[in-house]
Amino acid sequence: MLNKEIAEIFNTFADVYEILIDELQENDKQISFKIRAYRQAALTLQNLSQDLKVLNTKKHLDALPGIGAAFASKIQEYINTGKIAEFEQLKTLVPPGLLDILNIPGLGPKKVKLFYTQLGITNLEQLAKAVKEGQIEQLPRMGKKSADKILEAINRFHLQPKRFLLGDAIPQIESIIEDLKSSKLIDRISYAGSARRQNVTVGDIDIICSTNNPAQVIAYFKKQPYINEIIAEGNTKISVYLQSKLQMDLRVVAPHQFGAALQYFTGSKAHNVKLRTIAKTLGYKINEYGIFKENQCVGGENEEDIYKTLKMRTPPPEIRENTGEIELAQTQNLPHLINLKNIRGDLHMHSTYSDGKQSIREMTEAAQARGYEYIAITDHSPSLHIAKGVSESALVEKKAEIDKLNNDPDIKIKILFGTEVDILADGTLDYPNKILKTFDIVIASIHSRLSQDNTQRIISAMQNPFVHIIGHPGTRMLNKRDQSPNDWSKIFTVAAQTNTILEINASPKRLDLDGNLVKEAQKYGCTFTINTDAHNIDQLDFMCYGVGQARRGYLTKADVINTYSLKQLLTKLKQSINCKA
DNA sequence: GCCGTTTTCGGCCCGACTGTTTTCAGTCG
Ligand SMILES: Nc1nc2c(ncn2[C@H]2C[C@H](O)[C@@H](COP(=O)(O)OP(=O)(O)OP(=O)(O)O)O2)c(=O)[nH]1
Ligand SMILES: [Mg+2]
Ligand SMILES: [Mg+2]
Ligand SMILES: [Zn+2]
Repeated sequence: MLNKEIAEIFNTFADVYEILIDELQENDKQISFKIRAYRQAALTLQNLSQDLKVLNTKKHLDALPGIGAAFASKIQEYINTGKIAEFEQLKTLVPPGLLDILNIPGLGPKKVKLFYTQLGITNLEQLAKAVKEGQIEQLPRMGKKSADKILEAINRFHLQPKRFLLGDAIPQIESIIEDLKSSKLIDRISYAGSARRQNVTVGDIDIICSTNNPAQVIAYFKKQPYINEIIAEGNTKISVYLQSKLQMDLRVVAPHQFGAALQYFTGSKAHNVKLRTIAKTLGYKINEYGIFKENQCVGGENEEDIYKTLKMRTPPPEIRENTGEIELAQTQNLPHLINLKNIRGDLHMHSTYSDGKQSIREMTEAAQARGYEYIAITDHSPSLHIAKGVSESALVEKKAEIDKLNNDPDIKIKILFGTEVDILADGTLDYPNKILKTFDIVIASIHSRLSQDNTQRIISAMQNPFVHIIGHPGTRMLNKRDQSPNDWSKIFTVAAQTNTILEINASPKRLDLDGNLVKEAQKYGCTFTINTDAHNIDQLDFMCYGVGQARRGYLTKADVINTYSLKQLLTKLKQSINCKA
């Protein structure tokens, strides 16, 4: 978590500088670019999958985007001494509570500073009190409306989570898009923002549409029952809170602008800034309405227009994070990413033999209906009592049932006899090897001691001669529990050496490994499988989220074993075992 | 503070909406 700590410090540097901007010696323009540099560096560190500890040299750090000599030495100072002297100094210049106030939507550095210098307000409680007592509305450029909004924003801030799971947002996005289409006012419509990029969590829902009647579209949208409250409304966009508590932005443009608007609204912000900067050096201007040369629009109906004009290929949305994709697009070196249609089977799911809700036959028929060629039924092992792990004797019965189904003429797909065997505290497995070798496929997963460094347990499991796959390697639960502080470089090294396949667990609560770690693991030569870990038939549809993470990790279908034919898959699994024997 | 078909200083994306203003600062996308 070192990376996150330092990222947080850099963000705080930026916040404090922004509050103090008028007091500083440097001129405003210069300092505001410096602030941007701190934020950019923080973003780089946040998304970095390698631990900074292993990058603790000037050379490595300097190579990171947005990190130069000055930031590198600050990072090293923190790694080596546990703090940054300049930061300790800076922190004393503003009361820490001011930074909490900055987190309230609608309040920025200027307002925070105003409340502090005029009324001595240093934390959220004092701010709420000042609003209620009518002091805030007396301040310059403030009024009753602004003051009341602050109180509402504070209440909302305390009540709801900051980010939502992608898997909770996508179904809502799809139903809203269907509703808007049904209005017959829409030309084209798409989701955008972090959801289109398949971020594991989203801060809000972003939808873009084109129409010849923007006013009618906005009027239609705002009176729909799923809307709770309107935050802002204009001629081209409307921001609302949904009944589900999520915030949503709808952007509306003319049909010939749809592509440019989609490009803008998909982001990421860092990607947009980089792209617009490149455009500028080439004599173009990009905004959400098009790409322009000398004020003449030269494209914008389709997203590709923007990139093509700059002599680039169009990068898939999932990798638009300004982490190298623009350079690949410029040199025509974008990878051909895996997609959902490439998936031929699902290798991790549960049945009523353990904690699944449906029988093996039901799971199989559902998988067959989804067009798969094979599945693996991978129930838990005995030590996981709460998940009703399968005893050794029940395994015989389970095997017989699978054999029978595989001979059933109605079942056209191959069912693999599998297990998700628990990795115990000491790194040994919950079935003895003589049992493990009877399975067609063995996933080993950790389900205990989740907050500790589990590198050694995972490595021990990978070295077991019967383990094919490591399931949900980070064991995180999004918004609930961080992933274990593992040494990923060690894990990926051993995974590549032992031919152990790493799972991208597609459950929207996990998404583990996620795109960032996948991208890193790929550099070590690792192979992957994308599995839903379904506990009922509906959850088989989680596959799309796993594919999203694989795409964020730059994977092609060759990197993912459940894009293989059954024959290729079985060969691959055998290789994985032979390598360790 | 970072960065470079500008190799080392001078740039650093571009626009919408609100509230309070009488011309725009502040915040957010
Ligand atoms: N050019 C430009 N585009 C921006 C800027 N801020 C946001 N955007 C674009 C790119 C974003 O992906 C898109 C939607 O903005 P959001 O604030 O909703 O961000 P995003 O969806 O990426 O992440 P989120 O999960 O909502 O926090 O708008 C900006 O400062 N400049
Ligand atoms: Mg968003
Ligand atoms: Mg948004
Ligand atoms: Zn499972």
